[in-house]
Amino acid sequence: MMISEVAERTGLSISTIRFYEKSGLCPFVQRGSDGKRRFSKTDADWLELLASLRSTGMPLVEMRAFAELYASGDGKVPERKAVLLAHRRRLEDRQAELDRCRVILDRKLKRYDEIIKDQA
Amino acid sequence: MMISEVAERTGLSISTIRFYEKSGLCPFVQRGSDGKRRFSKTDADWLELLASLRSTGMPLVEMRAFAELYASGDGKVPERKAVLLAHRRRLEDRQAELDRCRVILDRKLKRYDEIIKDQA
DNA sequence: CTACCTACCTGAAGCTACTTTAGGTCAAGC
DNA sequence: GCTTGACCTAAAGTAGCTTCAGGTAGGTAG
Repeated sequence: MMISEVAERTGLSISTIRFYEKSGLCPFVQRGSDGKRRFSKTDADWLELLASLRSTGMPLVEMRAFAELYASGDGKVPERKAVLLAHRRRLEDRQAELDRCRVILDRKLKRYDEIIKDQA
Repeated sequence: MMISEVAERTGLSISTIRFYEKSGLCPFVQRGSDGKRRFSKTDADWLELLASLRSTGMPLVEMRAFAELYASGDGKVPERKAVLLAHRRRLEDRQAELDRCRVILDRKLKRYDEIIKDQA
């Protein structure tokens, strides 16, 4: 699979994928004899997982630690589990923030509507 | 109100509040004769709203546009409403992303548990 | 009275996570 | 053979902060 296809499937930009490779988040991607990256299905799935973690707030440094655990195989599965559990707690926090913001927005919007009505 | 109190109430850091002022997100904050910032209740509320918008993904450039509308008074309430409505749509997107990630995490975690069980 | 502590101030440099730009390779199509 | 398009690299630029270095003003302990 070429880089543009992976970009499409993961939602990451091509530059971001290259940047991730350089940052050690997917150092295992092979190259063809033409020097271009060839992504396996597994590579693409891994990047899809990274994209999901990233877009919900995992910092790169944590993703890199996770990538290193991933690279050292199934022996590190308990550690990998811990990373994902920690991230799930982060999801809860983000969820709460979204909810709080929604309440604030709805209150504000209601007040705006009253002002608009009064102006009319 | 001094800056540290506003920081505590909004969850923004002191540096971020200063940075926001410099960026034109709250250019109306008064100074005492000692040169220090004095925040009114209104200022603090405004910053709390900004904090909420920011933490849920509104970019600074959009917040600045919103601040300018805010500064020009109730005439701009319809435009302000539009900004908040657009942001509420963004909340939906973020929500969906969180949900998607949660599904992926739970699936992964289940698989990890199986691997751990098999290893034991 | 002076020495120190704390809370504020500024401007500038540093950091994270990308994005954009400039310049280059190579195969395919006209 | 010349252009177009997809890839490549290294380097510079950007967003949104944070940290640092250096400075002022008030309060208090010796």
